[in-house]
Amino acid sequence: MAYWLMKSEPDEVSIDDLAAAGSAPWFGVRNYQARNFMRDAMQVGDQAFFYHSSCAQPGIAGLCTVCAPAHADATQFDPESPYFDPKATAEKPRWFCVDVKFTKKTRLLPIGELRGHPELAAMPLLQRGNRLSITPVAPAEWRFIMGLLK
DNA sequence: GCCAACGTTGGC
DNA sequence: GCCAACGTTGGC
Repeated sequence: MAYWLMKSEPDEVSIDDLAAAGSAPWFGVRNYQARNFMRDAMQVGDQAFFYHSSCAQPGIAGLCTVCAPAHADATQFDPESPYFDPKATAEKPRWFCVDVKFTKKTRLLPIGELRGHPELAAMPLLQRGNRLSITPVAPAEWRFIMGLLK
């Protein structure tokens, strides 16, 4: 069982949207490193922080759980989608996503507060210039953040 | 809206 | 396969 942090723009999919849907594919990832995490490393039962990015209050907004292993991201085949990829085919999909299910909503834990704790200084999220939308979370970091959310 | 940082593209 | 140019991310 592993831990992750997954970024979503709440204008597109917020923690409330996931709560309403129950579960959803993590579509739209178009970065190879993040794709590889989903395709090669994430397993059903893994837990993740649901992070709101590119918004007024960036931070951890809730928890979710991986509920389906990686499969082809349907949006890559849809010419109407902003995530359409003309180089992807059904035989050779380029982009994959897991499904996640809603676990719980938490208080909004702002990135600024995360930065204030030396225990979390190694998190990829907090590194300068970080842009990866899916990153692993060390068990000790997970426990520490869960403590902050109590 | 700014801008630093980074990934991708494409000419050579 | 190098690398400059370009596009995107994302906090501020």
